[in-house]
Amino acid sequence: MLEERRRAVLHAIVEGYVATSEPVGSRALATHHHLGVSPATIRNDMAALEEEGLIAQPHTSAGRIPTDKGYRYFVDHLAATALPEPQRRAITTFLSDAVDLSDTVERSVRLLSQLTRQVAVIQYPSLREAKVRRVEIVRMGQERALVVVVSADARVEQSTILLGEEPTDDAFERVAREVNEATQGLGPAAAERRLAEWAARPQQVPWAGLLADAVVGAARGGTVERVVFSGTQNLARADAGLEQDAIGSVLEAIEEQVVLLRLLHEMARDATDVAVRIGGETHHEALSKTSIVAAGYGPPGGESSLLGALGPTRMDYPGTMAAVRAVARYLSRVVEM
Amino acid sequence: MLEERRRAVLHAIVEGYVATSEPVGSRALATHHHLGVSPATIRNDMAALEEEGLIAQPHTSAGRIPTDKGYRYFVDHLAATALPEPQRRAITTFLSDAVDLSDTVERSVRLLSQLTRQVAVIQYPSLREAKVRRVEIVRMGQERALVVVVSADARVEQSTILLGEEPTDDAFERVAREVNEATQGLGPAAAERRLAEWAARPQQVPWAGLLADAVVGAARGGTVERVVFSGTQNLARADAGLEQDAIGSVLEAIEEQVVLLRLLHEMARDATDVAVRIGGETHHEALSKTSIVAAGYGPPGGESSLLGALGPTRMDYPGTMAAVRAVARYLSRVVEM
DNA sequence: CGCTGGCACTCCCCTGGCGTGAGTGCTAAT
DNA sequence: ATTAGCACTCACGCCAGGGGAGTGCCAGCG
Repeated sequence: MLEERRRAVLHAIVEGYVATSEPVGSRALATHHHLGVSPATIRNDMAALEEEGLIAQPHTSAGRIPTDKGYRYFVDHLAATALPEPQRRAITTFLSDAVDLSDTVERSVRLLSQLTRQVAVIQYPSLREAKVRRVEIVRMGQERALVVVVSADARVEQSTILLGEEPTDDAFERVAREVNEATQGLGPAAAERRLAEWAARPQQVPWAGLLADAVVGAARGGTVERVVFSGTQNLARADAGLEQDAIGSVLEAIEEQVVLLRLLHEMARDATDVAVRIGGETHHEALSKTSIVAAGYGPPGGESSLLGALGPTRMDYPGTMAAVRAVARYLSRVVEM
Repeated sequence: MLEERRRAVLHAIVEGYVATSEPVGSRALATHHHLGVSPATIRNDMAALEEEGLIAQPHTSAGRIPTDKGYRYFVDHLAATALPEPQRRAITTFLSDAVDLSDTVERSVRLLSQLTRQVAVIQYPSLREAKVRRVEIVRMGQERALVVVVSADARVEQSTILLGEEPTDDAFERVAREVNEATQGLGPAAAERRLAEWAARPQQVPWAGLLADAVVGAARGGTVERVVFSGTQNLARADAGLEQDAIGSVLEAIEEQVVLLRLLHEMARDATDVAVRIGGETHHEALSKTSIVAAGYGPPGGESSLLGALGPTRMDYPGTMAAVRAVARYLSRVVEM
């Protein structure tokens, strides 16, 4: 009973602070959130909550604001809210006429940033194994070649290899023909075996190994972890409440995709459904004033790509989580073609 | 003589303001920039410059700052400065070990943002006509097909077409074979003729036209105008002197790539060498507090891709222009392989 | 025992007044 | 044409004071 009300108080403080971005006081809570108790009672609860480190006051005579820990408690005790119907519909209508993968991702990231009014980030679907359909090898400059692998599931992977010699046109063409013959229709494992044999032939070109790696790598799903962003301007919105230098370091962290990607991976690993990192939980100085809501997406059971929203700790968690979840679900359905 | 000194005064005001971000007064100019005249004289010149709208004072008892028009005059009367040797060397060393086009562009944009300490933007090289090397057509879902065109100059273009029917596998394969036979080794113009004939054959599949367009379009150079950014965090640097909401609208304008691209194109069109737009000259509300320094790059004579730096009007124009020019030159040399 | 009303206290924030200093425009002298 | 001098303006920093929001605590009440 008592625990119950304290939780309600915390809940109300979070919601109030998120809505107004001002510390919320006991009177405001009592009148507005009809908890049925007087300000004095709430003050007692507040003292207890502060004791536990869930809320804090910026200065002695101000209301309370949630701490990172407070947000954490709030988020953990949140019943999953559904995305409002109109927004739900927006997702399908807006995304359904995407023409291809990159268009889908592009639209999704834009949509997600609009729904959440935060920075949205989506990692391109990490690619599954697929059979090799065709390998093109194109000469580039003196000692380089472009390897293009088209896979049976309609992906195109390209990579560049350094030849280390200047092969004759004939040799070049022979290699291209042989590689195609050796791999056509094979999955990565089989292709790897065949190419290993092929590369080991006597008087083989010295770059056969590199070429084999490139082809097998492409069949395995490529290595690039491309990430796209949208909505960075939301960081600078006045009601985001971020200092100017905080904005700068967040932008920097975002451009440094590696950091963010690792973080997203971590989050997706130890969470089902939607994962949330709040403020200091990101373990990055630059992101200590921001929270991240992330989810994996991909074919059911094999969610291996990531998407998320990033914004100030003072964000609308239920709403953001609902939006992230909804977009992740939609993408999961759509991406498996 | 008089004109001469006034110009020097303007020059000094611009440099002073850019360096300190504070309005610069007559005394500071007299002592620091050894113009050999007294503050009073400088005040007279300042009054004249203000009369002409080249400088302004933020309030009655403050020093002067350049107006957009003042910066414009400054830039127009600038001898092209060379990039300092160390930075010059940085370009070659840093960019020379890029492995392929996208790596080169990626490195370039990052480097440019570091050299200028501004937001750097590079448009992917706009692609030249090339011969068709190979066309792959891959089925995707029921009524879609992925068309991949590998061109002789080592590009890979992909696009998706809507079939509007469900062709049999046989028909599909026949089409793929025929298209390859019809276009192999041909440039866009020839390929277009051959494909037109081919598409007009009796009992041709209904999507032959679309397919032909896709192939010819790819040979023509593709349609995508991809743009990459780096250094957005520079907008939020304290010494950039941009208001928070200005940062927001600039970020928005950047994400809205269309606007920026059109602007860059305009700039490149009516300028040789490096082009500069200052503040209001961008004709965009969101960019009214920022300047853009841009240059075209590409094979000599056919500079058709763009790169540039974007920052607050109070920027180091000579330095930025030198960096943009240098990177553009480097890319022009490198990209034509 | 938990809740409530009352009350004193703290401290932010706004306002207004004041002195200071930087920088100017003007005028008269060189 | 340039310069020295001088009066003037005005942002800025500082300080004090009042108002107000919000708190913590205490005593009383159901």
